[in-house]
Amino acid sequence: MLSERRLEVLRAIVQDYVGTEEPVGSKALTERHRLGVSPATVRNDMAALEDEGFIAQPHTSAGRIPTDKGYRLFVDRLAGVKPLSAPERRAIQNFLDSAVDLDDVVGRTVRLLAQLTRQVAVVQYPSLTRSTVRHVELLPLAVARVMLVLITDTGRVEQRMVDCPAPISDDSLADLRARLNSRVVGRRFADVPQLVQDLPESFEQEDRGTVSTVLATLLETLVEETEERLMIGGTANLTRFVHDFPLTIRPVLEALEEQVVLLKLLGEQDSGMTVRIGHENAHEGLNSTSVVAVGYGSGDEAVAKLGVVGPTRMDYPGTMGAVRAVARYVGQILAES
Amino acid sequence: MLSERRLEVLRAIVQDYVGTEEPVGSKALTERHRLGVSPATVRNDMAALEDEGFIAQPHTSAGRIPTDKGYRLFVDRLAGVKPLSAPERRAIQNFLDSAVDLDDVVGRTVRLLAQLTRQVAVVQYPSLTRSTVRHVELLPLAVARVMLVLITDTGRVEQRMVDCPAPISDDSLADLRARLNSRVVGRRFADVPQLVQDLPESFEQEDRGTVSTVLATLLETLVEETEERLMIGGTANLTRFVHDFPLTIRPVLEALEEQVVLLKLLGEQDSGMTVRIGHENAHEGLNSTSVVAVGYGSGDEAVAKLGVVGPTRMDYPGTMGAVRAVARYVGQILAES
DNA sequence: TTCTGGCACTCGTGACCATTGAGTGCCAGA
DNA sequence: TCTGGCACTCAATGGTCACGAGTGCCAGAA
Repeated sequence: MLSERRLEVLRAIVQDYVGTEEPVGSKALTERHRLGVSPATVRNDMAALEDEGFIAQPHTSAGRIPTDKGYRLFVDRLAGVKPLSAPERRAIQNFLDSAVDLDDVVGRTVRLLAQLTRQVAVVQYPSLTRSTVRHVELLPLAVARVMLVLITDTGRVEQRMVDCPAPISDDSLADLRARLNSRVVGRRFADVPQLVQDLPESFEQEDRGTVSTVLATLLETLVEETEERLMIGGTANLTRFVHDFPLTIRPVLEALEEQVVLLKLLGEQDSGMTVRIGHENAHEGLNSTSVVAVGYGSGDEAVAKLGVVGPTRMDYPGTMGAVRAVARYVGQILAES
Repeated sequence: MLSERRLEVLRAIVQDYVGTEEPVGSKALTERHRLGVSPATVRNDMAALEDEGFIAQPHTSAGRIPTDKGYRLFVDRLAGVKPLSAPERRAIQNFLDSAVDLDDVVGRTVRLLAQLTRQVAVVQYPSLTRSTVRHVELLPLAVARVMLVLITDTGRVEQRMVDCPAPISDDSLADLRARLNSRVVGRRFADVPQLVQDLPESFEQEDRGTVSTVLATLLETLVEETEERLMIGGTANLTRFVHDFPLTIRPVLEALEEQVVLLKLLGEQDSGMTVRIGHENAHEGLNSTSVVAVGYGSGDEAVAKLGVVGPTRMDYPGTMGAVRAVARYVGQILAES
């Protein structure tokens, strides 16, 4: 088992390494921290920590750096979440409060997170799975062409073209719209299919095909749009580490461009704050990065995730604090609108 | 004046440098190209080209590399636009044809351009300035709250909340919607203001305030949404040059994150194909990059721009060919839908 | 049992230096 | 006007060497 002091040594190593970006040796450690023991003792502790796999040497006769396992221990047992300062909190609130629509909220959140953590920020759009329908609109565009517009309670709007199998009168369409809305408005996406199931039957024979087509498109839209979109920002921050590993920046950028990868990355985690360190990330390109993510939402339920991607050598307490605070404020904003 | 052969030498230098990424010397030039003269002659020509400012040496006793001015001459007088191969063209068409909506078209275009040119791709969303209104929808959300939905002929949908000064009946709202649509559908954005100017007067006194508010919001949306959005992709390609100038990648990434900068970048150029080389770009961060952009649109008129950002040392003929081809196909897709 | 000081050892880093070779400018002659 | 020759420059390469931060180990003190 690791003694209290050895944990203290690990904490000191992580802190120093995060600060200086250089392997840290026993002597430097005793100078910068009040461990109350000599370098030689620290060396023994370091050897033990290395045996356990918490730290490693890049090469003989260099200082130690934390391993993924070391960071994991640090995050789990040694580090707290550093709360933001009052001015920072005020700044966040002000900045987010001036957002005008959903796109703007997400855009501002991304910029905010990137700036606050000086890392790459990823914000998922509020998910539609738990959303409800606010309104469905049907617009006749041409003789057998209808535009379907779906508006959700999170303020999102989705539209689809529908090519009808037969022409439909404006009256019938208005009728369909009215009945459709009376059934689905305020309902959750998941409930919509059975709610509209018997709708075609109540229409004239000639219109049934069209009604079915429209409904099919609606259901399709509900399903498709459940796969969430996201926004990323702050990629320029990656260049801060380019001198460390100019080689690893490429796969990271590539991974960040693959929305699928990012969605999986965020989706894997439960809605509480989670930290994935280095190789804990399934995607190979992100093996030298850590991901700090947390769910956010307008009510009790988390509707989406947001987080940051940075080097494993990051300021975990600060990053976690920023991520948590931003998630909280975004939730508030969404609840208000 | 520059003799024919000297231009030939410049062309050879540009081509070799783009290929090898290394300064090119007189001997290597005569070996790789059939110039029909000796290295010594080429050296004289190079000295002349250097005097004119078309090429430069990174340091004494190294080969020459083209300057911005040299690339400019190359693009203007020496290089054609390299057409894509038939398979490439087919691939483009197939890929773009499977797009399902506007977002998808733009997204696919970005990926396509990035992959084709192996550079950073920027695609502006079709502009609304020349767009026409396809439909305006008004949805009662609460007693004095209306959602305004604007649908354009380019397939874009914009929505806005309107807080009304006074409650309005559903009937009046339907009436407004009908009259509004009968006036503006099919009209250009720019024409809308005068078309709706006298609408409030035709309503009951109690509803006029609300009608005015709704109209004001509509006009606002038309104006606001004229400022275009854009999508970028292929930033991972920047890392291909990281060994050349690890220092310059940062400002480029930063510039790419500033939508305003990019919009200005594309906007500055006329709708034909334009190439901005190095310092010709107004934005400082892009001084070591070149931008190849072209307008695209569904009809005769260009409705937006697309292009790529890459190092000044890029394959101009190939890039220009790819950009032009993609713009053409995107235009077709937009015209169809 | 645990900590400490001392000591020999490792090895990356940076300075210094010589060598190499690609590339240049210039000039005399074809 | 072009060509071959020649001397010169200088970045890059690679080897040697001293330095020093850092380590592991061990004997002795607490």
